[in-house]
Amino acid sequence: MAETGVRKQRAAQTEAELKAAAIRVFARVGYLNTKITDITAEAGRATGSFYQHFAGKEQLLEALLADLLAEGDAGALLAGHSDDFSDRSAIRFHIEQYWAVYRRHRTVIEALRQAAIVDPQFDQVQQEMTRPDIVHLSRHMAKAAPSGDPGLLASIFSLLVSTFAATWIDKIPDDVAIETLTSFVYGGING
Amino acid sequence: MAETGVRKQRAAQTEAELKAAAIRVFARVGYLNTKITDITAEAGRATGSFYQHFAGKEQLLEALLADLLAEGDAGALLAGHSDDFSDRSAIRFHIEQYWAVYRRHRTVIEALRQAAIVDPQFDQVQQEMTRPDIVHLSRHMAKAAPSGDPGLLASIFSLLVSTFAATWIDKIPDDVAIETLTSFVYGGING
DNA sequence: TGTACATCAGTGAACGCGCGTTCACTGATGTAC
DNA sequence: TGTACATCAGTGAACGCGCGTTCACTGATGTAC
Repeated sequence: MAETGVRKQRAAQTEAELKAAAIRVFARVGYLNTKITDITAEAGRATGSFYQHFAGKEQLLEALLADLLAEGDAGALLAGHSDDFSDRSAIRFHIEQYWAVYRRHRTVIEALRQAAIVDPQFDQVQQEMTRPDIVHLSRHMAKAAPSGDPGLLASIFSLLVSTFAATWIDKIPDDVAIETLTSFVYGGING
Repeated sequence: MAETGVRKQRAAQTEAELKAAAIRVFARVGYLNTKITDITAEAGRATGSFYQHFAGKEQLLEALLADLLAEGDAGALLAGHSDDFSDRSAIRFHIEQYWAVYRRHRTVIEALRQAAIVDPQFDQVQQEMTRPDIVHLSRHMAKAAPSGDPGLLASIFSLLVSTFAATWIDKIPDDVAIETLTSFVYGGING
């Protein structure tokens, strides 16, 4: 056994570089328009190198999603906070959290969204990643607005915040976005 | 010159059949996953027949969009109605209108959405088709909620209604969807 | 009205491009003794 | 510690599949006279 493990290190290094390059290419042309050779070229590697690390573009995306989940801030959404959506600050808190996650991971989130359009498997993955959030939100809704269907209200919240983020991030200041969303959602829930 | 114009008639017929077949295939597998041969097979025509009518899948989609606009009910969105969004029924009216248009044309609308992801030209088209609506909505917003940015509020309205329709149509009754959306948006605007 | 030729919609096999994937090779690292 | 062999990460040209697009051909419709 090697003292240094130079080989594994080098492999891990290029794998990381391929991932980073992929994210840059995704951001530039979108997941669906990205070719394997775009990624290897961006990373300054040979074409064949890619397949030493990933079986294909799908598995690369899965690896990126695993990284995202490993960071654990998707779970942080659920961290300690007021659980009553008749409380304006509880709503704001959720929106801030989502906004931060989206800002950090938007390229991968958008890549997943694109993959889900074309590939039912990724559609499944996307839904499974969103579900806990929806469940969580539903409970808040049930408290705040017992008249409406909590599931639908949670869906509205989730759809609105994510598409608004996708549309407006980097076009308006974060605090304007968050404040606008908070006001709207607060009003929407608490007629 | 022919009395009957059988040729032109026949050509128009197969063109119409190709369009109809395309919409069915789009609905089944999505625009991006649709191959030319899927369309011709669905229409019961030879492969080469397609190119007698369309230069490619993009031009076919353009033709479908032209048909959609020709029906003119996209413009009907702007037809006579109360123009004040502090009026709940004015909001409901707009949502009903959009819902009806979406129900009628969802396959083509969704096809455009998919095309826009991959092709900047269609992204442009999509934006141009949405813009008048946004402008129109902005004016309503300015009346109802002079404090918020009307453009952002219009964007919220549009994003929310369209993604909600895409997600929930055929899963919940129309009146539940429309009522839920109306309440939420009304509350959102008139804090 | 009839005949000869031109034009056109439709056909489907063949072509060829783009791109994902493979594979024989290289040079470096690891292992055995 | 040194030498001989094995293994591995990386390389990039070559391969081959999928699919868009073409094209020579057919049979029917239109036109000319």
